[in-house]
Amino acid sequence: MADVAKKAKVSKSTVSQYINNRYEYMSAETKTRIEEAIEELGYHPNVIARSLKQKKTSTIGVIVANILHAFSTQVIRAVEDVSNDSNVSVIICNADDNPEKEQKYIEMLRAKQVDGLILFPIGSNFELYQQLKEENVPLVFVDRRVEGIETASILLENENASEIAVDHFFKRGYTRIGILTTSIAEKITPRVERIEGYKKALVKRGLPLRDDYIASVDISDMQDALTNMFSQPEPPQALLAGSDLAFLEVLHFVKRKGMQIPDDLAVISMDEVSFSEIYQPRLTTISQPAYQMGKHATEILLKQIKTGKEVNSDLIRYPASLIIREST
Amino acid sequence: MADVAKKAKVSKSTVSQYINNRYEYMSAETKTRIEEAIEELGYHPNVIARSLKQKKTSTIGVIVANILHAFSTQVIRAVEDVSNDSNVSVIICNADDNPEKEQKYIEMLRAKQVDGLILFPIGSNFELYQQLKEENVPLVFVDRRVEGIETASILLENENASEIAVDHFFKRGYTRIGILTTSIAEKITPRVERIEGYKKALVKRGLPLRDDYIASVDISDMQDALTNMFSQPEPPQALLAGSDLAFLEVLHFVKRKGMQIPDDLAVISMDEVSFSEIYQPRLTTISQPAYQMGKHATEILLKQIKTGKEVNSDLIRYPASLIIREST
DNA sequence: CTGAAAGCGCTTACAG
DNA sequence: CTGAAAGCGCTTACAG
Repeated sequence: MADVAKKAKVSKSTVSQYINNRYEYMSAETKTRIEEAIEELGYHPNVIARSLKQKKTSTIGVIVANILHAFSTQVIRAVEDVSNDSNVSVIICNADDNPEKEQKYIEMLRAKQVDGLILFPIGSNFELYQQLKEENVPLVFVDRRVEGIETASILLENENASEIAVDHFFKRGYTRIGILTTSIAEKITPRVERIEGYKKALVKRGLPLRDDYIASVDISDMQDALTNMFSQPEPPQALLAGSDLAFLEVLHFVKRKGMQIPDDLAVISMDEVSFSEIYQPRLTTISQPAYQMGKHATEILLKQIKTGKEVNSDLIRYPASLIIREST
Repeated sequence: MADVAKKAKVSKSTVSQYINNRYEYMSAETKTRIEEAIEELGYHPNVIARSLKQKKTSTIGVIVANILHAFSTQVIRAVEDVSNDSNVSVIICNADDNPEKEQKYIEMLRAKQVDGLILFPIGSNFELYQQLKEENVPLVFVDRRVEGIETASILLENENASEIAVDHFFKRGYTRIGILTTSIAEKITPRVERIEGYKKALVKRGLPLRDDYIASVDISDMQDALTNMFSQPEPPQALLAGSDLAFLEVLHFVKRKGMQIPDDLAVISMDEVSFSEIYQPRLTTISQPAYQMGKHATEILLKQIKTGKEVNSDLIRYPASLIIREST
């Protein structure tokens, strides 16, 4: 910058004005001189230096709980799209369902002075989340919320999503309905709520609640859990998979056992999957507006950053929608 | 930092030494005093300021051509994993197959002073790539290479991958073999090479080369292209899909037409897909060591950054492997 | 073993 | 309309 200033025979201040498009008080002549100097020198401003002075980096961080879920990927795409429209860049981190990783990333991102954070909270770093709020770090939660942390949170209408699925099964005449989710040991919001919604829907329909129709285990234990569930005298006739990953396990199981969908077992996937239209039979799914949710989260965050104050600490829920195909 | 120094009754220099774990010349007492001061003040170092001084950011950028490909996602995961092990963070950008976006991202990343770049080059920004090399920006290409730019490039053995597929089809008795890829108008390396390999393999096997068995079009035109290809009197008996996205289109087409795999059409996907084991029939695929490739790319880049010199400007090729299932 | 001082590359009142 | 100066929060020789 000093070189440009010298070459254009102006001060650094003036070059700075030029860089930042504040031409109001600049003669046309100096403007072109600076322009030329920049061109000749191949000068590119150093935004790091600017960040230091301005105390903002035009960068936000997003930490997803587990990038293997299609939901995460779609949210990430939305975050990137709307961020780029505002010329802010995004650093993406994958906490891998690991609280220590989450903590490390939060600290790293803060050290990098990101302007704000989008988090799929693992849930175990309560003090850390609290500290973030205390220090007024712009923050929005996605997919999960944390009891006791008041911050904008964007979630699916999980209970209703399960209810839609159960209702659909019920309408088709299935009464023995099961559900499979990943482990709820950590009280991960969507899993807990989806099971809750499933239970409520059964009760509402006057169907019995059977513990042996509910499995919440790690992916690696799902084949065993399904084997157990289906070796009962009266196994489920219909099964709701709580996520795309769980659904893949269900399809694996069905394949292994040579079961026919929907005759031997009707299935619904919570989360759209790439192959829902090409599978035989075509797969009924509960679709989440993941892109929308990511977009909304980013808009809230950016507004929060801009205005410097909490925009909305409410819980925002997005509705799920049933896409009826042939697996039910 | 100044506050910490004051509180601990030392100078900023000493605090800085402490932060950077240079305890050699530090009395145990000052050390604990600083420790306490940091604790009480809740101090976190500002890495932006450090970056400015040190002229390195411990951040690398990766720009994928199109994040929708499973290959991109896997490479990204690898880049993140090995970067994190070295405490460098990564900024991910999706060029969306758009040269202007690619250019914008390259400039943004450079303005942010990233220490190095991993690129899936779109190919149209030749001068920009050249400039990167001239200015000694650590750079590695993945998936694609650019004629005339000498930089470490990690690619699949694309020609061989096609040959493996064609050979497998041939061994199974198919002689009318087609290939479907996304558009090669831009001379994207893997697509061009995969078609090239396909052609060579046919010739090697003494099979005729038929233009009407080759389609390279945008995803949105694939259904039409397939309709054309299969409305010939002698349509292909076997089809190689050049990517996961193209493969999904093939399966859609097959489904629409009520064709049976492999009886009406044998298929192989270049790229593993999540549903290859659960589809009926199970799907034969050509698997790419995407994670390995991403890992290797990152290792080269980090070494280049560390040593400050080109580690290896060779073209590195990774072998593909055929996973035989039931679709052929 | 520790501190004073310069400097990284910018921006921003302020003076003129 | 433009420039001199201070300062953002660090690191790094260097002196003592």
